[in-house]
Amino acid sequence: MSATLVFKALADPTRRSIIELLKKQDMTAGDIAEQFNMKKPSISHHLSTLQTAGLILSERSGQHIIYSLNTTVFQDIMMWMMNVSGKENEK
Amino acid sequence: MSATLVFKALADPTRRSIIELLKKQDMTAGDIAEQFNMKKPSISHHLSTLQTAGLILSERSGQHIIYSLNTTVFQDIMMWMMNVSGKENEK
DNA sequence: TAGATAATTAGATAAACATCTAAATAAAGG
DNA sequence: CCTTTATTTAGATGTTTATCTAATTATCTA
Repeated sequence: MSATLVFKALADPTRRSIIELLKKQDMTAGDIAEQFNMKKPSISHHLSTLQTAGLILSERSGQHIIYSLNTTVFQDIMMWMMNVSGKENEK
Repeated sequence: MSATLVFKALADPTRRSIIELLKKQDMTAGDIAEQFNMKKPSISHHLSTLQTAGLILSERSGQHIIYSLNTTVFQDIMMWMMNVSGKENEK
């Protein structure tokens, strides 16, 4: 898990929207692309970025590729955040 | 709070290291810069990025500027993460 | 196997980013 | 005030990123 890749992936609003869609249900690349005002190759690139960061998973089903959330990476990042935002720096 | 600005700020390893330093104690810009193999203006720019994202605060004290963590923004981001990585998408 | 559909890869371009050096601003102290 | 110290701002440069169109790959079906 690379924190840099994860945060870079989350730094784009389109990619965060994709994550929010996938929270509700698994979706094909085409169905995801339909939700955005953007060409399919751009969405494909965003999906690739999310997958490289480990935030989503893909599985081919015939002609389609179905994407789904991988929540375990979120857990890791939350750990880091809880650690740095913890209250153990009392004066 | 802009999630985009926060995630962009966290996407750089130097900036995350700065956050980890500030978790331990408040520090001046110069003291922070000393910890890195990078020129002061670059660190100053990173501090500015972190501050714009709301992740750190600064206060002048004489010639020095003292930086400190602002943990409230981390809470907000963790909320978003808990939400998208939650388990309410049962089949 | 030819045509249609789904998706990715390649290549181009403009915008954003990280870093540096040099210059500017702010405060302290003789 | 003038010099030194701390820090930021400006300007330049190379790298990465987001997006597009065009081309390619993979699969299904008639």
